[in-house]
Amino acid sequence: MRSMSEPTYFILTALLDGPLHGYAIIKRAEEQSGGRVRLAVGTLYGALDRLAGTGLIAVDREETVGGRPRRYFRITEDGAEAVTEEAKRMARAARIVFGRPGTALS
Amino acid sequence: MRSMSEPTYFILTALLDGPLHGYAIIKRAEEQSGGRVRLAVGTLYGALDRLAGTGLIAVDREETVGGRPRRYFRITEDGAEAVTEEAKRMARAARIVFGRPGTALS
DNA sequence: AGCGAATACTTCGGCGTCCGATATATGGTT
DNA sequence: AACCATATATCGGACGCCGAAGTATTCGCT
Repeated sequence: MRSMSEPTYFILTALLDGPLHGYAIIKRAEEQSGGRVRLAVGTLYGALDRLAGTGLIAVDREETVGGRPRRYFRITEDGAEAVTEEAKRMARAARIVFGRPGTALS
Repeated sequence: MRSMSEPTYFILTALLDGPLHGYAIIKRAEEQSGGRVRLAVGTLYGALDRLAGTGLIAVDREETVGGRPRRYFRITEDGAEAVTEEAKRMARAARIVFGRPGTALS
């Protein structure tokens, strides 16, 4: 598995506490990142299709609110494993910088 | 600054211990990542130009070995700052999955 | 009642980055 | 002689991100 982009990672972490619909994922990702990550809608809905296609998330249920569809997604076991692996990968990568005396500069 | 891709991040960390030429960066990135990151040449030389263009790295010196040029790159202050910020970003992101700050991670 | 903002999803085109393939060249090993 | 490692350059395809435009409803404020 390749490393995950920031948008992809935050879509998955947003779903760790339970199913959400698309727009709610945007809000949750912004919350969880301290305002840093603002998913563009084009990114979100594209990524949702892709992640559902690869089985990392799945459609939980579909509601109709005010005549319009609202799709709730949940993270799958594969998705939870993938996001955990990604978190480990990032923690390891961060240690390359933090686990050293100084840089070549200075 | 947007989040950095894995190749970009490992190119910068490879240079933290001192200047290296292109091919040596590939080897160093593979070392530092425990064999995970294998930079494709197309990725490397493209990224090198890009990073030099944005000032995160700079050409340290150029040698001629066996009639062919060998360019050594060094990380700049901006680059060192960027890679440190990126490491922090990743550590923070990992904490969303692993919980509290200061958690020991394998 | 009127209006803007927030909610909510879809689709499109452009752009940046990654990456494998290809080319070129030398030196060491089998 | 064949092959692999070293070393750099470039190209085209693919993938993912993102802003924009479109559509539609509900909520709060004036």
